[in-house]
Amino acid sequence: MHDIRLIRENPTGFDAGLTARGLAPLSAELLALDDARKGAILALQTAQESRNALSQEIGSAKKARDEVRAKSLMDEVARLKGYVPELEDSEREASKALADRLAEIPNLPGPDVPHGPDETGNVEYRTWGTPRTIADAKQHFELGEAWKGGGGSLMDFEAAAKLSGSRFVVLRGQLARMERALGQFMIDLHTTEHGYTEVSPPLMVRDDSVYGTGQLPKSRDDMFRTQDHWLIPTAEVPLTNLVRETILSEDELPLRFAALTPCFRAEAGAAGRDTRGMLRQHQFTKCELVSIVAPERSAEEHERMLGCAEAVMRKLDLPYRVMTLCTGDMGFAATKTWDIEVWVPGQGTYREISSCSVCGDFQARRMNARYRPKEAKGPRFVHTLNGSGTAVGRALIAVLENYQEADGTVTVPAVLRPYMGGLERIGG
RNA sequence: GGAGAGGUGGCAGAGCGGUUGAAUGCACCGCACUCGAAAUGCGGCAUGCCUGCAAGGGCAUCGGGGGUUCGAAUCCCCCCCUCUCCGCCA
Repeated sequence: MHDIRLIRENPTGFDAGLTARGLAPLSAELLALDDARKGAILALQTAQESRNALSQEIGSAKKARDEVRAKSLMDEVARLKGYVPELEDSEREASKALADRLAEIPNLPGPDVPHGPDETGNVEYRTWGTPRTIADAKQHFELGEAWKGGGGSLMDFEAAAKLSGSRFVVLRGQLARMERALGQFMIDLHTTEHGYTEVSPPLMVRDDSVYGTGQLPKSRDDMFRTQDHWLIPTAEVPLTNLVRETILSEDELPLRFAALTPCFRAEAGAAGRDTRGMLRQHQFTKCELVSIVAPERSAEEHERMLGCAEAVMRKLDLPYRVMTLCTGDMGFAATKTWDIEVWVPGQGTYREISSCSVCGDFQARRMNARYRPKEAKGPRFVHTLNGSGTAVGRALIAVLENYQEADGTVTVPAVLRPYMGGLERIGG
């Protein structure tokens, strides 16, 4: 959510930010809405002021037993009140019009974000590791579907389709275990070595929460809905909303939360994309990181968070590159985003496995999440950051494809073996 | 799901429908006393918005939303949440 006062102070800067995102300038429209709102407020408050004053006089008149005067005052107020409801309505409408419009405008890109129309404009930030040369590299589903056990393939899309339709998968046996091992490994790493507090949050949340992080109102169609809850599209939602409507003290910051949860996405706009395999699913597991920090610390926290996510890749010894997302490819709430893309030999390309974003005070405004600075007059908005550390389903893909052997088996990465009872190889 | 109790400022906790944005206590911040501290005394201390160059003025907010009334923290309705008991149940 943007601060209309900042837009008023610097409308051209605001419009420039929107343009960078590929959007039309909006400051003129927003300021007009704000003017209308202010006018409505002024009219309403003026009427309320006289109403209140008269009402008070009625009180003293009654106290003085001056019924005649009280009666005449009451008549006067009655006349005045005739048009107060209209003024209330127009104030409400004017305020809502502005708020609704603001609610669907994305965050502005930070100053150091490269400009570009879409993912082709992303800029490599750094790379790590060297992609292995694997002759006739297979894709993860070719490997997984070939392995049998427990009444079907260890990676079974047919069974999943029977149960739930497309974009679901059933994992069996060693693959199910490896998925669990990956998740355990990640959450343990972040909580024991990176200072994150493990959180087990609700997976179903209310409108307010999903509005707070910015999925509502624009991305309704990307989420699944139960009777009166949303299934979380990412644990960013519950973790970040933990501080909604709160005023933290400065020495509570930074707050760092990590959660290993399923995520649910409708993938409404992705029909036909990545339909093969388990790259893009309606349900997947992800280890999410969220930081709540003081504004002046958010840039360094962003670097730190990226490093925490990278540590997962390094310990798994998976080659990756970090991309700085350009203005046209960033998510709604982000002011700057780094994606980690892992090398996927079966496809011979890099695929996103993590996304680390700073949101500035954009989400904090929506959530009304503040802190009280030590040397301060009033509370200020916190800054929020979120990052995947990392997507477990995609990590499984990466492990399978990077660790595949010529005989169709897969070596278990050393860091996962303790989580898999010492198992060194699967699929054999 | 059923019955009951309740949601007031950072916390605790008052509040006959009339000048209550809200007593009181604690916490916090100034000042005084003190060599210093404690104790004590005095003063200050909610948020958002509108308006104004400013000083200031105004509006709203006592879980949220409606309503009654000239006037609502106080009365009525709906919703949310918490607690207790019952039922059901991992």
